[in-house]
Amino acid sequence: MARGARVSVATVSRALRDQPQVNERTRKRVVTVARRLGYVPNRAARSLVVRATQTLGLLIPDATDPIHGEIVTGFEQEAAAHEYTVMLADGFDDPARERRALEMFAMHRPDGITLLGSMLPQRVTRLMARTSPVVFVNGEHPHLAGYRADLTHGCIRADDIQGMDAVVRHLFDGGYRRLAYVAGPGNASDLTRRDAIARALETMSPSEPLRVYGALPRNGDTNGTLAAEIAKDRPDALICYDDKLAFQLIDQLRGHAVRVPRDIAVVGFDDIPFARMANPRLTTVAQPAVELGRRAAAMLLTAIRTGTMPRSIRLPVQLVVRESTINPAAQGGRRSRT
Amino acid sequence: MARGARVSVATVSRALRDQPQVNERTRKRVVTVARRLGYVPNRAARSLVVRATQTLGLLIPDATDPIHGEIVTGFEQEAAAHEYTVMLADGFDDPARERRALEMFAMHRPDGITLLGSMLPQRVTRLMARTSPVVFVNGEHPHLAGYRADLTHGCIRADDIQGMDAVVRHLFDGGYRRLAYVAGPGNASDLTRRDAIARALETMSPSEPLRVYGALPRNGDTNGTLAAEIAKDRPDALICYDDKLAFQLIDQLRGHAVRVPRDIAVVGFDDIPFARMANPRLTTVAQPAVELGRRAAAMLLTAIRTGTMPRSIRLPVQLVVRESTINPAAQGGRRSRT
DNA sequence: CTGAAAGCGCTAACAG
DNA sequence: CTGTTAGCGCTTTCAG
Repeated sequence: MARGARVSVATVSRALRDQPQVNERTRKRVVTVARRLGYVPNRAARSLVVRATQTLGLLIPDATDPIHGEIVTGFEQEAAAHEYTVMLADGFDDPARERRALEMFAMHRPDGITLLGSMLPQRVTRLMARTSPVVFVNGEHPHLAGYRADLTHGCIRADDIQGMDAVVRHLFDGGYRRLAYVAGPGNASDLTRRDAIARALETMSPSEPLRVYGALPRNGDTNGTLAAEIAKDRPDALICYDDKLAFQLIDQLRGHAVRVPRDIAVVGFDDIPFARMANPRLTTVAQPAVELGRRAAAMLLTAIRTGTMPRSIRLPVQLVVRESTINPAAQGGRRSRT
Repeated sequence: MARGARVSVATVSRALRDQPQVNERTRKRVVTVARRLGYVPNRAARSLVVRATQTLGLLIPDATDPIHGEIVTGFEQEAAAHEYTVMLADGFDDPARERRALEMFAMHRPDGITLLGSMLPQRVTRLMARTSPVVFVNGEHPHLAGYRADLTHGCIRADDIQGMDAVVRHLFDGGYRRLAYVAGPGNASDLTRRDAIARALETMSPSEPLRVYGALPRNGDTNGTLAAEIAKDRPDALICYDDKLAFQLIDQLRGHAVRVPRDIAVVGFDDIPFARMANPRLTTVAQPAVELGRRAAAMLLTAIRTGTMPRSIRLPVQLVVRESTINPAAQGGRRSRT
């Protein structure tokens, strides 16, 4: 009880947490002394008795991706606003590492966990988390393609299908007919996007079947052969799994003297910050990334508070039209060169 | 002692930590039972007695910046490799929020803290961290410009000066003479880079004084007037505070019909992933970002292990020459059009 | 309104 | 090799 102000530890504890039942004068004194001594309460000790750590775990697949950075930002912001600290782990797109990270989390007993773009099956994850509520953001286990297997509670995702509908419509309006999809890593988003495009295409007419290029080696760069193939085939428009892939391709196509958008239109996904400064500026589907993160934390917080996990939600995305799908040589449509 | 294998808690504790002094058979039994029961030790309880949380705090200025993402990656990787969990906080480039984040950290008693690009004065920070060792990565308090005030221990930074020397030399070799610097947010890196360029320029001849444009509104985007000014002045080459700024400028200069590199050369700083896929691909100074993060964690870890903080270090950077400083119209130099 | 005491889950010291 | 005991720093009854 070196906590010096000639009062008991109990009183100190109460005073520092502004409990009403403590005399204003003693409270003042306690606070003063605490500050003078530089006293900082120990959360670990507290957590032991209140059975809550004021901590949220966040598992991300790759800190390097700017879109993940935005999600982290939103998550951290919401957590911090409610006095929660976030524990971060990087799974490096590797299920084994994700598992290990969850195990480390488990020892620290976070009050909630969110998995971003995880490849792990959701039910397994929930079991591993034992007691902590879990929220999944853009779950990427392949079985989740088409959203069909997303749990009814505790899942948040951007509406890929809606996004792709908008993309296909936009391209059709621009006169593009022979569309191609450049596949990503074969995860849920990738499959969902591909299928959404194909389906949207079927509803349009005249329609040509979707050509699919891919698949991207896991987290690796495309090798040049893909660009070469595309340069030869010359579809009208390329819809890429994400912005990063789109930029890689545009860059490589430059090497084949294929110009965007003059020779071929390109669409990305995510709307990373560079999309609007690139040359050409990239048409893409904007995910509400920060919001995704914020909502994840918020969902966890209400699960903690109320004891029940809120229902899953799907956040709308937005098509952002920029230069990469607007052929300057053709007013109102690619084919209208007459 | 519901920890069920008819042994005492002490034995369980020892068995689970592979202490030698425990019988192999009982250890096996304990492990089996533990797994069957899904028992996971509580780190908070442990930390209370061993006075160590197995946790490292990381404060970053902005999770959105890809370069910070890489540093986070390195840091997390090194920490995880040593069974440490990282607590992440985002300061949003705001000293007040950084302070609050440090206070939150303090309650969780991380075994070490690193501050990335923080604007806080180092000594103040060390005081706030009380007991935890602190490592600064690329400290950005303006007084740190020119590295002069970096503490002798516990600081890591990329060698901005060396980088700018290389940039100036490269530009001179390419025939560029009228150089300009586009300033950043007025932090230590910004001032250091600006001064390094000016100084390097003085050693070259024939030299013209460095023109400085700026200053970037804190964390905001450049407004168009800057690009207009540059378009009018037409320096030979633009050295930008960082890649992001460089891309913004290139984009805006496009609006003024100023082409890079034909009309003006542009250099960035950081070598974000996008730099090598942009059009034009950007000449820039590559920071060893992942390594910076790894070293920060490593430094913390040895400080924890040995009880003394290692000496400060400066990591070399590397000039990466790409299209944005190579004028295709002029072999070997901008002015050699004869 | 305040203090004394018990106990959160674990480890360390000390016996056996 | 294993059990008993005390105690890490806090919160929470329960008495005063």
